[in-house]
Amino acid sequence: MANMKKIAELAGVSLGTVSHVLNGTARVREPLRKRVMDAVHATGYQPSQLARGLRRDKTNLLAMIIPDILNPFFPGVVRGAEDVAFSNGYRLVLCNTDNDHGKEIMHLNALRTYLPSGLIVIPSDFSDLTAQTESYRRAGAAVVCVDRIPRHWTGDSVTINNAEGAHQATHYLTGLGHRQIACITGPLHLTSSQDRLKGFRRALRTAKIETPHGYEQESTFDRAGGYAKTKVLLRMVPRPTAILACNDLIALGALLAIREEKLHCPDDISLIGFDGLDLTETTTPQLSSVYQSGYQLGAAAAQLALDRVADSASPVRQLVLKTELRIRESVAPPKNVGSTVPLKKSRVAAAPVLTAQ
Amino acid sequence: MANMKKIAELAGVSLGTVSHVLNGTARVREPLRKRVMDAVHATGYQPSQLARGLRRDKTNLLAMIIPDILNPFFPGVVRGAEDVAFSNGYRLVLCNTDNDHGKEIMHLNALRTYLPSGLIVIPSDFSDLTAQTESYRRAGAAVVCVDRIPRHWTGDSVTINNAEGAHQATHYLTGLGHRQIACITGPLHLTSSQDRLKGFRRALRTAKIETPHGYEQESTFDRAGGYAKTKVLLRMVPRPTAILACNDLIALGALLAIREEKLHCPDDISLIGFDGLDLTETTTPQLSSVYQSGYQLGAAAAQLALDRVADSASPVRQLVLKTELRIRESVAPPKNVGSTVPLKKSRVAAAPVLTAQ
DNA sequence: TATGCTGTCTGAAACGATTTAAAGAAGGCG
DNA sequence: CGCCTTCTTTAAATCGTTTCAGACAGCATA
Repeated sequence: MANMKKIAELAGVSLGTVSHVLNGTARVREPLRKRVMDAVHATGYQPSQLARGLRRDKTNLLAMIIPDILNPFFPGVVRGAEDVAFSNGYRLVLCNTDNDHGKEIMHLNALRTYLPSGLIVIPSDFSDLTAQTESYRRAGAAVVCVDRIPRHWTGDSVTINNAEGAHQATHYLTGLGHRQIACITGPLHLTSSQDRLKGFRRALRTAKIETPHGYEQESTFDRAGGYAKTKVLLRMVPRPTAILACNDLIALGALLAIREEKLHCPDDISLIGFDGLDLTETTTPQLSSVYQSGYQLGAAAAQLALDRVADSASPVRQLVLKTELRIRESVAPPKNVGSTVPLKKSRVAAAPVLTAQ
Repeated sequence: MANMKKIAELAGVSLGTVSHVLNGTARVREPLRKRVMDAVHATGYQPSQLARGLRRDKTNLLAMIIPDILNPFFPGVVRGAEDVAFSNGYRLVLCNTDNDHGKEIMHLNALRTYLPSGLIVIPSDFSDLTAQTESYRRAGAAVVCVDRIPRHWTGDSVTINNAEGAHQATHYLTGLGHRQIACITGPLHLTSSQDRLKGFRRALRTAKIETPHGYEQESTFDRAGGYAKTKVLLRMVPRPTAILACNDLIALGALLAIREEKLHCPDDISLIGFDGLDLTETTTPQLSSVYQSGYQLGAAAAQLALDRVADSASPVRQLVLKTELRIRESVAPPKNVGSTVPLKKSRVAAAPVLTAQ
């Protein structure tokens, strides 16, 4: 490949001048500038990002660390980040941790040696991100935490309003007349899971509902967990008339379990998921869900990172995105309830998509 | 961060010696070696990948270019590639093209300046990969083409046996007694689409079935396309009793259209998709599909790339992975057919998962 | 005691850019 | 015309590695 030296020769100028033309770091008179640009175009020259990065102490790479791209929630996040990165001339180095803290550390260590401008992380379980990314901040790289916030994190972050989302969904269920509402949470060491649970509880408190012991089940964020915990719930007395599943995969597992127990959703039991993945539209019945935009999450994170690169002194930003309750076929008023139950009709009236304020 | 110079000072040796210890490029006597390693451990030193890459003319990065990570088939491919890359000390730079040839070229140009060791590409529509990646090969980077092969591609590649997969599925349908079988193909400028169509036709020829004009519909690889083309098919006379959808998203759209027309799958019409995505398990009815492992595709591609890095002279390898017909609820024998129809029983006997030979 | 041979280790030159200090040119003014 | 100022341009240092030619030590051989 052509290098700067060749461009300099071709244009009959010094290396420095070529650099100045390319980066606009100094005034260069038009005739010279043109000669340089001509040489650049003639050769198709592109500066080595490695050499540039080495000299500048930072590259146009953004490192992105996520749990697992196979989890259908994350592709959106990645795509959002990639789009923002790309349109600013950055590229994304993608790493999966499988929620394994050790793997996360390996990635963190290795990636730093590529001198990325920024680091976008969805922390793994038990991640001490503050300590682990210390060296990044020392090296002047922007670090943005996404989706889940580890304890004591004080840097830039983007999350969604988990508590509000869960509250909305639960409130909707109580509004339909449900009094026996169970919740299958994600792993409770994650802030996102905790917050969803908090929102759930708050909505029940408001509706003056006492939750039977065992109506809150902690699960992993996958179908298998949702399936297993739903089996448990369905055996309880009294059986819940509605379940809030803290993500869509859990809801999917719940649907399976419900079907397997020869129960019917939503007639016997209502179900609301969380995330609003595409798959919620193709199940039978279609799953209601608290929608959040993974794409927005990723895009905002990348933007925060780039902003921080541009101005390392600006105040910390902790973005909280809105959720949106999307009611589809998987919810209905409970059967066999007193006169306080909203009629089918009133439910439909109340059903339009709601947005967190 | 600590650099090699500091390590050299700490260990009381020259820069060269440190490098030799780290890379095993020359014999170093034990006491010196130990002093170097001690210094490395004491400081937590890690070599700069940028400096190393600049000097070696190649980094431990693999560039990966795919159409769109939001398409549920691709996360598997990416994850497969990342796993193989990671376990060999490489990282993945991920780029989405949206099947836009211009975007593909931009990525190709930009990525080269990071001197990746390899390039894994799922070519965009109308990609002239051979020409576009010429500079990579000149720079000694391995280029592996995945999933779709552009015309005239002669380098390493990994694909699946598309024709065989489509043939299996179609053959299965004819075996059930279907004579009116339609096919919704992907965009026919893609080799993968063409091959699937070929497999479909071959199976019909074998069964001596004449396809009515219009039974082959070209679509985009998404739900909307599948929906629209199915609407067209369902209005045809005679109406097909089975549809082979050339990917699962198309099949999903088909399912929607079938339901909307108040028809029932599989009683009125059988449906087989292609890819075997997770979502085929959660539809109602569960979708039958020609399964292919995206993960294997990606993993094999990364392995091919790394092998090629290790030995640039070895013969070209064009891997073709097997598909596997996974019959679920969306297929049944046609109604109202003569005595040649296999009984329900015999279908079950024929139903176990088949593997392409 | 030279000489040659191994086997280790070192020093310096790359790699391809950016950046800074200083040189050089151009123009203004007395 | 000479001096000063303001713009342009250049040369050289630098980033952190790898690598290659050569230095050096130790030992065996003649």
